[in-house]
Amino acid sequence: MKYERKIPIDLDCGVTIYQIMVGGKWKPYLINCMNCGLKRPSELLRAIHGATKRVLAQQLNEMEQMGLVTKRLYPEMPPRAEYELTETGRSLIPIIRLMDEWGLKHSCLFNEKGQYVGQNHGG
Amino acid sequence: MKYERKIPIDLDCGVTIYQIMVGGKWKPYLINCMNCGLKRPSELLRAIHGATKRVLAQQLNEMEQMGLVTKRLYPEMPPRAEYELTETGRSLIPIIRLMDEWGLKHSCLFNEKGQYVGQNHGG
DNA sequence: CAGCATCCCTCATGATACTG
DNA sequence: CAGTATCATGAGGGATGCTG
Repeated sequence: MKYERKIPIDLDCGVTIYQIMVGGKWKPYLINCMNCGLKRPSELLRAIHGATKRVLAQQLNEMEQMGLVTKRLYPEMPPRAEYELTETGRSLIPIIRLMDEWGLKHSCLFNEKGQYVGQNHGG
Repeated sequence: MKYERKIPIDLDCGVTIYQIMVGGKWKPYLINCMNCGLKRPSELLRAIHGATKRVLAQQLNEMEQMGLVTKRLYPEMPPRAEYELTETGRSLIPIIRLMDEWGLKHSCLFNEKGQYVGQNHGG
C-alpha cells in the first residue's frame, strides 16, 4: 500500500479523517468538477485554473486509492482517460457546496487582488 | 524571480475563499472547541492534541484578523485570555460538523495506527 | 493526451527559549 | 499563563522532460 501515514491519526476525530482523505489543495475543486459526470484529465486541467497536470494526476491517484473516484483508461491512441466520482466521492458534494457557499458569502472581504481587506463598506 | 505569490485568488470560487480563511491545519479544531463558549488558550492547547501553543496562537491570530473570533485579554497576573467565536465564526460550525460526521463515517477505512487500509476487514 | 520521474522551492508547522 | 521570535524541517506541490 502506497498511502502511509507517519503520524498516527486520531480516529475519534472525523475532521482528521476528512483532512486526510480530502485534504489536498485541489481535491475539492476536482470533486466539484466531476460532479456533473465523467471528466477527462485535460478537461479538469482546463477547468481548474492554477493547477498543473502533475498535481491533478497525483491527487486523482490519491482519491482513487481512497475510493473517492474511479478511473477508466481506454487503450487508444492518443490515450483517453475518464474519471468519475464514486458514491463515497459524491457524498462529499454537500460539504463542498457548503464551503463554496460560505466562501462566496464572504468574498466581499477580499479585493480584486485577493488580499484580505476586512469590512469594505468604507467607500 | 520565478517564485512569486501565486495568489491572485479566484474570487468566483467560494472554496478558495474558504481555504484562505479556514485553511489552517488546526482552525477546524479550534472552531469546534470554541463552539461551546469562551475558551482560554491553555484549554485549547489541552483539548487539541498534537498542536503546540505557538501554532494555536498563530492561527487564533489569523482567525481574529479574519473576524472569526474575538479575543479578550485581561490585564492580570498571571495573564488571562479568552477567545470566542464571532457570528461569522459560528457560521462555520455546520460545515465542520458535516466534515466531522463524514470523517467518522469513513474512519473504518483506517486501522489503529491511522494507516489507510481500504475495505474494513471486519471484526 | 495521459502518466510518471526528477529537481527543488515554499510554506506551514514543530521545537525551543525568552519576556512580562 | 499568554505571547512572540528564532531556527529547523519535511511534505506539498510547481516546473520540466520523457515515454507510449
